[in-house]
Amino acid sequence: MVRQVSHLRMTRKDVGDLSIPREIADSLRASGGLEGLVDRLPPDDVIERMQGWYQACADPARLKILSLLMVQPLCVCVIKAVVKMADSRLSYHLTILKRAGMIEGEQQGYYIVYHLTRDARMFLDREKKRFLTHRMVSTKG
Amino acid sequence: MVRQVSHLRMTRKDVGDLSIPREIADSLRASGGLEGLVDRLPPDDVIERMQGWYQACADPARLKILSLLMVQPLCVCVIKAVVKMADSRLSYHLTILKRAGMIEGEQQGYYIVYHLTRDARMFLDREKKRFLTHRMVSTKG
DNA sequence: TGACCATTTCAAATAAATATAAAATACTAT
DNA sequence: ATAGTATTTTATATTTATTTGAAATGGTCA
Repeated sequence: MVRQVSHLRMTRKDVGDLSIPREIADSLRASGGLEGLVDRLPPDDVIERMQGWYQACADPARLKILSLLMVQPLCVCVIKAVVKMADSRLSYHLTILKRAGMIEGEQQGYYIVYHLTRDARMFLDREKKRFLTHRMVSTKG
Repeated sequence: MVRQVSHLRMTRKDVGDLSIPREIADSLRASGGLEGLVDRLPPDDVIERMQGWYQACADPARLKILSLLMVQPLCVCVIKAVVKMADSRLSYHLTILKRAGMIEGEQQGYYIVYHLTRDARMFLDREKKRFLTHRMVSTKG
């Protein structure tokens, strides 16, 4: 007989020096306890790589640049004509995308022509679907 | 470093008031010209949504929290025990993930138990594969 | 009720990212 | 060489994100 209606009494359990809700303690045991959790954390270098990638994507100007390069490789001047920002600002964002391994540029005469890397293209293809088809929750407090 | 494309004459073409490399001008025509590019830019609200999502992922502490919640729902105190940070700092990061729509929390007695949203789980499942199997380029200047 | 526990909120300090303008570099054409 | 165009670099100002510690909130239990 389960008392679920009124005061669903919270039982607790000790895990190491920590007292946590019983439900969680139980399922945690199946995951190898606290140590199990610690072990499953991605190593620092992976975390770092992920962070760098997402950070590169976390700016409206850069997202616009990336979505232009989804269409085709473009020289800086065309990107500039579309996104309408100062040279040095554009260059700053291109540098960040370059460092993150999302774009590469080649000098062609007067111009530098940028294109997406393979990794970035694969990522963006999937993300495009996700954000254009599947309406995600909007941000709220 | 000697550049070898040196005397491959760069021809240019005028597109609107802009002079750009011929190669790009040509393929750009197939994409609808400059206006075509502009039209293909995702609308501002989509860009904003993307930015918010990636920004939420762009922090090592938050990536750790997310990867813990991949294992199972957890109360704040367990997360804290694993990632070892001050209460208020942890709470700050949880709030950001909440606002981004990546996690949700439910009060359970003393505790608040957080779990991933469906969107976050789908995203992270794919991303996990991407970062753990497919060795991506590392960041460099 | 009051003591207690887990978590959040707030305000102030610090750190990091971005914008801006001026100067520098890289390339081409004459 | 010189001049001209495209792009990057640098230094500095500005904005935004993060950390910190103290105080507040929301829940439980005796």
